Amino acid sequence: MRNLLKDKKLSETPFRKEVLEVFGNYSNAISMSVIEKGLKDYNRITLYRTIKIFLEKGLIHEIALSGEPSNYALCDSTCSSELHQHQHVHFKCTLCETVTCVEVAEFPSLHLPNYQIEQLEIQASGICKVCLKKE
Amino acid sequence: MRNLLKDKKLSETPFRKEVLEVFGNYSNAISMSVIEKGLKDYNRITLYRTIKIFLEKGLIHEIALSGEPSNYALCDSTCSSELHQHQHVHFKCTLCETVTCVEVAEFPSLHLPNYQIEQLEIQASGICKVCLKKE
DNA sequence: TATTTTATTGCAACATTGTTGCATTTATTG
DNA sequence: CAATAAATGCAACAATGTTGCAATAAAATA
Ligand SMILES: [Mn+2]
Ligand SMILES: [Mn+2]
Ligand SMILES: [Zn+2]
Ligand SMILES: [Zn+2]
Repeated sequence: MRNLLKDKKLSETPFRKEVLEVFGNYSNAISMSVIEKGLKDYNRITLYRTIKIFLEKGLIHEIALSGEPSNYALCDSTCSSELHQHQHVHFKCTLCETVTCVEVAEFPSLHLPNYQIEQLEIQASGICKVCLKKE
Repeated sequence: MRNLLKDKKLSETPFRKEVLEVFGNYSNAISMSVIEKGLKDYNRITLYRTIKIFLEKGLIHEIALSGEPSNYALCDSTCSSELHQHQHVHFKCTLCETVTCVEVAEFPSLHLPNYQIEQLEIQASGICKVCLKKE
């Protein structure tokens, strides 16, 4: 297993490791409140600063949602301070409410006349594979 | 010109009209702070409630952005309390920072194995047509 | 149009979320 | 292990969002 903190040149502190563990406990993206519940004990300010620096250094990425708090998920190794490059779709299930990063065979492309597109972000919603099976 | 308030069965108040006027003054999506600057005088709480009910009734839609406040834009007439249905792309310019709703000839489609997609939301970023011309 | 009914507004008070300066503690470097 | 650099926790604050309730304004009714 990769050492995310060392890779991104961040000091290894017990708290940062614990936050990363929380992310590791989920296969989906998680909100701030889920992170908080997953921590034994925490200082609110330190947590904010931790999330902020994880975002900046490309350890995690933010998934902004309309009408509700953002979710966060681990990036893959290609992300850095310079560029978050994701070729995956963010899927929000309308039943179980989970947000998942879904890898996709061929990422859609788009051409807009008169616009120069540098990045595409796709958010899909509907029913996730877990909920589909339950039906 | 359509009467948005009556159409969506909302009381016509001077304040709501003024907020709609602010939206009308822009061809792009705007943030809460831009709305506030566009109003002569306003009560913070009333403004929140106004935005909230405009969202609920489908007069406006929210564009959630990572790391910065949401933007809002007028919906087209097809939107209602039940369903916001947009076949457009949200474009954020990395130069002028504006967020625009861009109509697109053919909206991309996506298939995810094991997922049932009900809605797609696409956010593109890059250089907008205004900034491209200036270069 | 006058009256009744219903909805909106503004105030006060509060809750949540996010930020900053600074001293203390901890991790990293050599 | 000592020196240095970085992270943490506290206090204080700022910004954002919410709720109950009385006053006011809009809509519906007669
Ligand atoms: Mn993702
Ligand atoms: Mn739009
Ligand atoms: Zn689900
Ligand atoms: Zn631009």
